[in-house]
Amino acid sequence: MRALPSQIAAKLPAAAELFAERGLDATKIEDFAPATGVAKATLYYYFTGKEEILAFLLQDTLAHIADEVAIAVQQPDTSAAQRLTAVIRAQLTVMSEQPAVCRALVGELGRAGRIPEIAEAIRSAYYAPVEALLADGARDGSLTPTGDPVTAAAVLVGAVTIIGLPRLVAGRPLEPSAATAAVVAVVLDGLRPR
Amino acid sequence: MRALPSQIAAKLPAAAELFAERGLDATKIEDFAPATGVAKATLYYYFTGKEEILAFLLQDTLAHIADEVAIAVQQPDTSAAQRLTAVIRAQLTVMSEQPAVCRALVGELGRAGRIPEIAEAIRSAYYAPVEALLADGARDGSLTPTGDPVTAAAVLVGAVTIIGLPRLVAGRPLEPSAATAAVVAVVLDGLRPR
Amino acid sequence: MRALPSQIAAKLPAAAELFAERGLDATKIEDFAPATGVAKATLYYYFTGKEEILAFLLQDTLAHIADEVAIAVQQPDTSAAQRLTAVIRAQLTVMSEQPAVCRALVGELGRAGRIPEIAEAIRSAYYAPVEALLADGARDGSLTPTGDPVTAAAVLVGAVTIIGLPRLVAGRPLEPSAATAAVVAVVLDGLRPR
Amino acid sequence: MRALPSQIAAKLPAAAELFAERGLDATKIEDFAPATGVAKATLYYYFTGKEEILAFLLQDTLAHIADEVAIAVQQPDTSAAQRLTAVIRAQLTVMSEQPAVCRALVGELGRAGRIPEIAEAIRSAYYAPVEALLADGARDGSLTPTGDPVTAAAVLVGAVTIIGLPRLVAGRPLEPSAATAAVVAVVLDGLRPR
DNA sequence: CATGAATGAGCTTTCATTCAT
DNA sequence: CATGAATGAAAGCTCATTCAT
Repeated sequence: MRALPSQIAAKLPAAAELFAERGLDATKIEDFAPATGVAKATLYYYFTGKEEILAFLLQDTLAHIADEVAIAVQQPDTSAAQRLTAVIRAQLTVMSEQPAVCRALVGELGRAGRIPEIAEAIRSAYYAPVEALLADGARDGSLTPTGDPVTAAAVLVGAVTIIGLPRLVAGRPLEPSAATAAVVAVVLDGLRPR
Repeated sequence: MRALPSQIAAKLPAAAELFAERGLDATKIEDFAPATGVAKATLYYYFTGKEEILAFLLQDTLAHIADEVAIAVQQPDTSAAQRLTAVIRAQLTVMSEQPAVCRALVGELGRAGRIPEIAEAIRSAYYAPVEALLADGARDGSLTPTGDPVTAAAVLVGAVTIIGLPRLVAGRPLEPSAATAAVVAVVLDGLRPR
Repeated sequence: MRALPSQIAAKLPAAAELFAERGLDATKIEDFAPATGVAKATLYYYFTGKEEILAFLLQDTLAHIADEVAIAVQQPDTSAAQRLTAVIRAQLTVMSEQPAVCRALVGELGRAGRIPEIAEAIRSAYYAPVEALLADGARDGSLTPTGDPVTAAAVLVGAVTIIGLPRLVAGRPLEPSAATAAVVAVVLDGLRPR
Repeated sequence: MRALPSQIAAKLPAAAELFAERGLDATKIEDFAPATGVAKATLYYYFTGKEEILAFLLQDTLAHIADEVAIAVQQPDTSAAQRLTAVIRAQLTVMSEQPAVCRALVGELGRAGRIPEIAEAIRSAYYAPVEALLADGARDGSLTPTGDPVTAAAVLVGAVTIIGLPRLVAGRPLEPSAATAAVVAVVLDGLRPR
């Protein structure tokens, strides 16, 4: 993949809608030209193929999520529980800003998992920070120690990603604050009355 | 779709592995013949195309999950919280029994959502029973009332489905009891210490 | 081709409509079952394939035309010119009775010409009797001798067959008497005023 | 259909021979590549499918006929009868120059009639000018008025087209002057002695 | 650097055809 | 004799990809 001029990079997110709507394989590169205003052969000049374009879009958004999450994690003088809430909010906020890319991500989870770079980016944006916070929380007492932190992290990631999906699919805008509250209500406080 | 003779239906799950491994589009119908022992043209005699085969497999397993979940929901003399645990266990148990189909399901979530029958089957197997139980729990006091039961249900569904994924992908057998315990620990008790 | 039971033979003309409408190649043998009430495999029991069914239908109608034409030719004590008129009437009469088969015939002229039996039947029903009458007419003085009777016969055949076509296609019933009059007016009397 | 580069258009008539010999359906697009020197996929780049290629060839030749016919019709200071002869000669002349296309046209009359553009082109090249001349002739007295000019025109068209066929099929070159004389002898002077 | 034109490679799909019952 | 079920074989068509300009 060649260095991508910013004016082309800026046009690509328009293609995310196509991926999200039809899936990668049902989207012909030929459809990109009209959708993005970049000629088919030009895309081939910069990318190896369709999958690399999807990877670029996903990686872009996943990196963005990872960045926001990193900021949330670094809040000083806060409990792990508070930072976990901030992390979830950060994830849901970026997802609400990039609905098409996120629908594409969830819709192509299988393929995404088969692309090492994307799999790694998913870890960095979702699994790793949560796992780290669960450990922190156990240490500072703000979170219950879990026997299996990997699984617990997966529970949270699943909650966050799937939450995004139906709303995004429905076309209803994902409202980050409300969604964060709903997720936190379940995973932090639990459904069993205290 | 013609009525499917059982001896052919019985051979199809062998194809689930292909779907799970490579994704639907990367799986050539031509690969089905060797994998299932059913001639390519015979598959076309019974199905409209690849996607209908995937749909058949998913629907089969989703119906199975829905059945087991229905049984779990009907346990008499139990609190909604207990039944919710039973539902999660039922879901994870069937998923552990049909790993390939479930990987295919999650890997092709986008496409699955675009097939109305499958979308409906997902609702029946996952969303609907959980939503009903959340309402029951609010009534019998065994579960905290949530402002947004739809979202809360999505959190649980996400937790359950994503939990299944990495383990299944990893090839490590999903152990239903342990997984159920891990999910329940988070969603019922919450991560915040009581 | 096996001896064809009459109750099956009677059902076949229903297929002529299909051939006429779509052409032979665009007509799937599978479409015959619903259209004729004869099962696909049963057709294969009696015929070698699609083309043989078309050939059977064409030959049936062409033989019928040839028969009627033979009767017209044999009228005693009439001039060749009169018999020529009778021949044209006979051809157009049968064509008006079997519109679908005739549309199929004209529509598949290319293929029909490539099937020796049909090519021969076309000669017997159309070319041969006209050529013979032209010779007779030159002899009895009722028709102008032509330098090239083969071509003259072709002119007549073309006139008769193409006349049938647009009317049949149009769905308007071909009225044999009027059509005969129109053809005769041209080919016997000529368009140049006498 | 994309604008067709002339160097490709020039190669297509080579395919007419295939159509004429075997018929459209029996001609595999795969056979075009060797026959025309244009790659299969390139044909699909410019055409929707086989039928559109046939349509292009037919339309090309039909337009040519229509042009020549238009010239024949415009001869000043001539009777309608003379111009009718010129029209017939023009039609037969072009047919003799494009034998393969014409055999394909007659062989695929059914299909041609089902393609609106071709049906219209046939009208322009054959029916319309003849109908107009018949009316002119009735006016200037050079042709007998006919009760049904549409049918009379069909008689002429049938005569001209079918005349071309057996000779072209036979491979014997169609000699336009002789053929014109034969047709004119019948349709203008009539077979009945004057 | 950008792209319209051209094409190789291959998959889906279709159907004619067979055969066990 | 009649036929529903099953399939081999083939071809249309698509699309990702390349390259000359």
